[in-house]
Amino acid sequence: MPELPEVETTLRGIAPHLQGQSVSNVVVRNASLRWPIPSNLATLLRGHTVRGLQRRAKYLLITFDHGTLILHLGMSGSLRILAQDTPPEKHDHFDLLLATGKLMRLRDPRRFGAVLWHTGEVLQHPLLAHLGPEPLSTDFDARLLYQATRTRSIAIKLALMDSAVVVGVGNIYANEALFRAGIKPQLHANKLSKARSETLVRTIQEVLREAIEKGGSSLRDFIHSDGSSGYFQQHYFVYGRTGQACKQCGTPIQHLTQGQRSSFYCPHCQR
DNA sequence: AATCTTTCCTGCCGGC
DNA sequence: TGCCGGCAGGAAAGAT
Repeated sequence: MPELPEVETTLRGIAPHLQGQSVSNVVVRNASLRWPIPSNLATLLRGHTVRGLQRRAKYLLITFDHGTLILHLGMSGSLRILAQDTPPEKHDHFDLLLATGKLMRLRDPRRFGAVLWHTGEVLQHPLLAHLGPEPLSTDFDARLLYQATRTRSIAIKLALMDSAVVVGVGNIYANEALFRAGIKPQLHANKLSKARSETLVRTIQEVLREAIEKGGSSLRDFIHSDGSSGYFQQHYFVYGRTGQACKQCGTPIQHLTQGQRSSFYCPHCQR
């Protein structure tokens, strides 16, 4: 799925096309995403102007005078800006048509994404209200990570992927950040020292910043907002490298399953 | 045909 | 007993 860097890249890709523009229509071809797309969106949005766009966790927020459109790309979603005469393909479920003659199209083969409408303060929406801090904000620091893990006996990797602790750290970047911090993914979260909290916050921010700089990685489903292929392999230290030599010490990278997800680590470099 | 992918939700558990 | 936080497991759809 698109991780935070891909969502951030998508935001930067669509924002110039939507900011300040008027919606001429909405087309819903298949409303059954994770939750149903509201059936009255066309009526709600026609003639209204996009006032702003932002990202919170992996949610994209498109704000109008009278409410906010909340989008999530799920595991396989992508947004593209296209001409309005572009024929839709099989998994193109949602179009936001603009007075400029362009449209923003949501493609989501696995339909775990979401298109929702919220009136009032968008950050109070139930999906957003209880999220932890943004990983790249100053709110996310060693003190917070240390505090948040004190009562948690789960593995540190699972804690990093818990959106109540910090948002936007998905499977790839959790694995990579733990490698760079020299911390094994199985470490009980409440055993994380203050010193290691410092290191881990730094490596999380490092891997996310690098990925955003590279234009968002890398998952095979990701497509840039202009429609170009987004799949180019990033340089991973551990993710997907089971059995291959650790790039730091040569020890074979190990695989394990945590919370029904794949973890990868170097048993020599990570303790 | 089992596996992989993310996140929310349900239900269980132990502690108080 | 009831509430709470913490946690495991399940579910959604499609590609491979």
